[in-house]
Amino acid sequence: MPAAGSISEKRRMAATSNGKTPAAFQRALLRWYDAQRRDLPWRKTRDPYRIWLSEIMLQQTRVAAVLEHYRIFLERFPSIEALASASEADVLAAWSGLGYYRRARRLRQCAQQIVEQYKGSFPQNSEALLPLPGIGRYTAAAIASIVFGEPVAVVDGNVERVLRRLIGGTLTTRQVWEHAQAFLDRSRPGDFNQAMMELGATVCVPREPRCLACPARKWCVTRGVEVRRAKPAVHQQKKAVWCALDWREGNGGGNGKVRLVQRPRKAALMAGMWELPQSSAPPRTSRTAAPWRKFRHTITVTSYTVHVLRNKQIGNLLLPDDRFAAKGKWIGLDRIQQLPITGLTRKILKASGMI
DNA sequence: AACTCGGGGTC
DNA sequence: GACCCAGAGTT
Repeated sequence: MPAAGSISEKRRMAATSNGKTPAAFQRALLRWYDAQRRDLPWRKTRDPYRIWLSEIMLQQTRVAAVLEHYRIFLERFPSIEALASASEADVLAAWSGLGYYRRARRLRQCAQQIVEQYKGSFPQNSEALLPLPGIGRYTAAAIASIVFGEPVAVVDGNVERVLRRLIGGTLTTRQVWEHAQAFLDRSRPGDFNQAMMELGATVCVPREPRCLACPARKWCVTRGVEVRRAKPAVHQQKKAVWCALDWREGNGGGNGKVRLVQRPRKAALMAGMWELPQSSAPPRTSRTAAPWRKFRHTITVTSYTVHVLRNKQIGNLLLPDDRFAAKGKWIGLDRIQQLPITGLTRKILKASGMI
């Protein structure tokens, strides 16, 4: 029997409280959230379309990266019908720069399904949302709680960290979800869920959590020490790539052109998206001439060194990779915003001042 | 529960 | 380079 005040005793009190919901904790958290929450565009609406879009964009993506895309995307596709009837290329173009492009394809598929099967109105509970493309356990619960007030808890990276610190000990993923549901304030589930995520994003941050500013410190067992399981080490690969930045001046009006190639529509990665002609081996010219610029580009576990060659460095040489040769299309710079381009292409075109 | 997917940051 | 981010889908 552990002594009163010991870790395990506190944990039992804080986490289970004899099966009762910890009302004082809920009050403290919601009071903090009401006063401190960030002013984000998707917190000004309960339109399921807008909430859904924000949740998909925010998957594995930081708030700061989403804000601008969210605004532009809604201008371009103001309703679920507009999104459902758009081409995949148009949707990918609006998504360009956010990464994980599969999300954008599933987003469009999901819109089409909701328009066709549900006459354009979202299913109103998490269970019915779950089968839709791109909607998993987290997103189904987020939409259902925020839009429809369903008392179902979410667990994202933030909530998981908050709960592991709050409760201490080692928890399985399943136990984390169970605790999240037990803590949930059933009268304000959407706000409570967002409050937990907000706490993780702004106070209970991964490194150096701001425990003195935390509304949950009274109930927290570890006081900021995260208990986590070791993740399997993924060894990063290094690769080199050569890109052709082949461009022509416009006739005074600034409407220049750049040569782009489209990735195969059935490619495993970034299918159908446009990019600069590239090769995995250096063309002959680059052995004598330095590239115009070098970039580093990391895609999850592969770190690329990107050598960018310009016009005269490219020439008509026989090059090791087909995609590098004089293929592709000349794309007007004013059209690029409407084209699904890869993140690396966007990065290079930006650095060159073309977009 | 453990992988795969394969973008973009920050520290 | 390590680590993280309002995960989803598959095995």
